Formats: sequence, C-alpha cells, structure tokens
Amino acid sequence: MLRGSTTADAAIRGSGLRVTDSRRAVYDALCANPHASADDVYARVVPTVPGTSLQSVYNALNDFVDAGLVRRIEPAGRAGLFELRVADNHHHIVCRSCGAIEDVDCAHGAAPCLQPSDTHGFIVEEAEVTYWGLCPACAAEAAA
Amino acid sequence: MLRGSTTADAAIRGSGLRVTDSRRAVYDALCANPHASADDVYARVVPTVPGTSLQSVYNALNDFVDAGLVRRIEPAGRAGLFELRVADNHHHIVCRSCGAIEDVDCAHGAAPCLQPSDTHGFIVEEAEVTYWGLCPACAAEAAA
DNA sequence: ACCTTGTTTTGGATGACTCAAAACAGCGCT
DNA sequence: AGCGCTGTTTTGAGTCATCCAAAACAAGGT
Repeated sequence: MLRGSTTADAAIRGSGLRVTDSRRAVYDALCANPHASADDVYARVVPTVPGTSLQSVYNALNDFVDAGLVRRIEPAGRAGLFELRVADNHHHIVCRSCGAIEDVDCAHGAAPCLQPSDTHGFIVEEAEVTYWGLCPACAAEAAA
Repeated sequence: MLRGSTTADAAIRGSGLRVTDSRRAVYDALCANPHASADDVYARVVPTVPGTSLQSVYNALNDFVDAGLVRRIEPAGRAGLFELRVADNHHHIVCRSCGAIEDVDCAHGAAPCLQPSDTHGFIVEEAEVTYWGLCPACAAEAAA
C-alpha cells in the first residue's frame, strides 16, 4: 500500500499539486531533515520510491517552492537547502566548520525584522539574516 | 609602461603578495565596480591585460580574499561578487528584479550588529544581512 | 644578472542545477 | 470501473560558476 503521512497528502493537495509517491516521499524527507539539500532528500527518498531520480526530487522541490510549501535557502558557498518552515520570517545560524544549521526565530517578532539605515531608494521587502559561527561540537573541538 | 594605480600596488604588496599587471588590473576593476562578479572583473581586465585568463582573475580574487583585501559575497541564486570594502561589517540590499546591489551600513554600529534570540549553543561570529527588494528603477517600472 | 618561489596559463574536471522530449499516471468525469 | 485530459516523472544531455594541476613564466631579494 505504501501509505505516507496524510499531512503530506493534505499539504500537497492543498497547494493545488497532484499527490504522487515521489512528492509524498520528498515532503516526508523534509519533515525528517529540516534543512536538507536536494541530494539529502534524494538519499532519503530512493529507498522508499525505487526508480526515482534526482531530477524528480528537484522537480518536486521546485514545485513545492513555487507553491509556497517549501522555502529554499542558500548559505554562501553551499548547495541550496530546503525547509518546510515557511512564511514565519525566521533566520539561520550556520557552523563555519561542519555546516550544521539551526533555525533562529526573528528577535523582533514580525517581518521584516529590520530596517536598513539607508535604503538607497530601494523598496525593502525582506531582510534575510545569516549568523555565522561555530556549533557546540565544533566549538568544543576548537577549544581542545 | 602600463602604470596602474599606486594605491593598488601598495595594497597588494602590503598584503604580502607580489605585484603583477594582472593583479593590479583586478584591483582597479574592483575600484571601478564595487560589486563585481569574476566575469565582470575579467571583462574589465582583458582590454588592459591582453592574454589574461578568467582563471587568472579567479586566482587573483581568491588570493585577495585570503589576504583579507577583498570580501566575497554571494546573494542566493547569484554568482559570487567581490568588493573592496572589508572589515566594516556592512550589509547589502539586492534588487529581486534586476540584481542591482548597494551597500547598507550596519544600522547598529559595531559588529556584530545583531544577536540571535536563541543561539542553540552556537558561538556567533558574524551576522550577515541581505535585504531583498526592488531598486528605484524596477520599482518605478512595476508601478506602471 | 640570477635564482628562488610565487604567479599565470592551459586544459581538463567537478558539482549543482536546468532544459526538453517522450513515457507515464493522478483524478475528475461519466 | 474505465477514460482521457493534463500534470508529473524519466532520461539524457547541457549549462554555469568554480576549482584542480602541471608546465611555462616572471617578481624581486641577493
């Protein structure tokens, strides 16, 4: 029967997309790994959807992003990452050593959480913050 | 004689790097275009340093970055950009429509200009902010 | 002027991602 | 339950930014 989570079904269908095994598996993979690259997702999807392709994963991810179901982030120097948390203006903290990523809620509540000092006439729609540092494990290792 | 700017010479030599025509030209290109991709730099360098290669531009840019002379930024979905402003914790505002970029000084003065609400145990070294929006030209066009 | 060592050139390789056409499968309809 | 329209997946190739490595070359101290 290969039933996946019904929440995935609802989310996918609710976005006006057809529900397929492939998409369900991609959605579930993102639930299991909240900051996954396309390769990460593929690795999780392959065992349950044999014969699937990396391209299908990209298709599904891009469709989800277009539908507003998934958010794509791209820390400098890394492959794109996908996450299900969406539309809540949260940010990210990235470990410079091992690449670990955690969510950081916006310190100031509602979006946009910051205003630039000088907009140069730009209309600012969003402020994206990336904190760079060391995760606990790498910090401990560096101290030794 | 092909003399380039003496400020370039001083900066390059001051970083412990040898002064070459190629590097001088790359430095000058960054002066002329404060947010240039490797291709942009190459386009500006070729006319004055015939026979140079894109790889040489990459070499020079990477050497500059390693030496702390140049900063590399990478707005999501775009090629890396290089700038001479360094070590002053400024941020960027990027036009979603045409890709125009401007510097934005840190609203809160000294680095790091923000602290996350929850660090998840990470040691935060830097906060990088990217403002996304519409430049004046694209905003005017969108309004019409 | 010379020699050491850093730099440039050349050519190839990689990773992340996209494009496009043909095969396939949801799901609304009857 | 079956049909068919239309969206989805597969396959295979292609692109772009960037890097790697070996050989030719040149900056600058002696």
